Amino acid sequence: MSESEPKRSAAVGVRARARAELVAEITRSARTQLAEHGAAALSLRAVSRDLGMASSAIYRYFSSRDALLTALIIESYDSLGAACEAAEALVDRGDLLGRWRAVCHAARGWARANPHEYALIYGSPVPGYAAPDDTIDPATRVPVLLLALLADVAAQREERQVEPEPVSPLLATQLQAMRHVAEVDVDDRLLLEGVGAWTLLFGLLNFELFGQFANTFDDADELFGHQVDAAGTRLGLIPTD
Amino acid sequence: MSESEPKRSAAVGVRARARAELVAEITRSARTQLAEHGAAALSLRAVSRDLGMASSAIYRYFSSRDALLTALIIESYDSLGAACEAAEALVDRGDLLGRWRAVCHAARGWARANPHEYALIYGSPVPGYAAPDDTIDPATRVPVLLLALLADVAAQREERQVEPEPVSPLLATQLQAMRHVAEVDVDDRLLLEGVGAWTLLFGLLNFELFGQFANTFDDADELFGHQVDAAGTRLGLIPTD
DNA sequence: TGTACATCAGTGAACGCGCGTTCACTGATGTAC
DNA sequence: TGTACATCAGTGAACGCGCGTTCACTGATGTAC
Repeated sequence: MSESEPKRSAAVGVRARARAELVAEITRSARTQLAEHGAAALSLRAVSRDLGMASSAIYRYFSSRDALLTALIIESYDSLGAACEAAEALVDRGDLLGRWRAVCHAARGWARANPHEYALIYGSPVPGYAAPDDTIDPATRVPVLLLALLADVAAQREERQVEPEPVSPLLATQLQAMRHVAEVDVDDRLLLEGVGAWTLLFGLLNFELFGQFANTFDDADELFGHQVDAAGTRLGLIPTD
Repeated sequence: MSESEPKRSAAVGVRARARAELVAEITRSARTQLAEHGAAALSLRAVSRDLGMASSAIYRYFSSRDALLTALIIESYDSLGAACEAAEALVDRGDLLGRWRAVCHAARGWARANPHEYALIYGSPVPGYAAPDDTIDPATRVPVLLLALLADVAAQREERQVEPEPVSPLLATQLQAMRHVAEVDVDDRLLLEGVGAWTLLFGLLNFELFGQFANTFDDADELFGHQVDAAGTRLGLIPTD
């Protein structure tokens, strides 16, 4: 091995590692702040206090409050995405209804465990904050998961040779663009049904977490399960016994 | 007529009228602030500045910032409720699908015209704010409208004598409580379908207003119409020609 | 009808708070010869 | 291996801002006799 290479990487490594660790500590502290008081209350000064450093020191790691917020948004999308992916991966590939249920319940479990993170990514936009492009990819993890599931539904349907009814040209174009996100082959009708199921899922989470179900479905477990299964039936997902 | 009555009512009237007018002016100004910068940025000082009065003067009319926020929340629910009721009232009573569509499109129109008000009532909860009971009634206007529609669907179905499948005991109890809100006679299955439609409607609005449809359904008109009609079909709403 | 008193609206100064961000600085760590 | 310089992390004071809320006050409006 060369002499300069290990030396340089070790040397750089010390600083770089310390840097990475501090970035991680800052986001961890910020995540705690977020979880306890919500996105609006997140402040650089509170984070710096928590870490026992000067408030100005944070600027060595994040150029502004918005940059820190962006990091949190990305982390949240990734955390939700990972939870859904992990749950879905445990289910037999052929059990399409089981996979759909797994995604839905994983999403709900994550949202209930991390309500402020959920609000950060699916609630009202933070005033004065515009999400940069870095957030797009993490945000698509759940939709991509559902699209893959949809592709398997489509494959299953293909055997039955049902021709779907055509949709309007504009809608067809938009759906075409959507297909490209996950590179899947799903007909327009099924894709629309999928968008409906996806929207219903997060509509349910919004209502449950933001209080619309208060006084009626205070324990929303069964309601959630029922609506998820009903959406599954609409998608043509059949129970496997 | 008695002598004291008109005198007193006129006398009280001057102050009372001035008071009512100022309360109205404060909420109007606050609504503008809300519409432009969102709920988090709403401040008593900004409102007082806008009205050209001392910041402390606001306290003659609202005991705190939260009290003002509550007034805005109630106004928003009422505004949305009124918009939906007005649109629905224009449709022929027998045209159930038309009534469903009218409510959905009115809700969307209102939400798009008043995004911050929408976020205030259906978005992330305002941190540190707990909605008092006064907000419950206005919040039920849209659900009540939909429940009434559901009751008409149920009446129509009754002719066909279809017995709905039973649901779980807990869900049945919760649905029973829900029925009492609007005093309607709707079977469990239909009510669940109605909750699904209601959730889907606001899920769609959330996604559209809070940016989840960005880059895919930037013009969400057709998607919205399609999903609304699909939900209508599920509810058994048939087009009238 | 006139007077004494009570109620109310609105003022302006002040309190105490926390925020994001900048800046000149010190001392430690890394780099090049 | 040792030295001179460059880079970087972190400090602490400061700037300027806006906020909700309180308080003693002035002057106007209403009430009771």
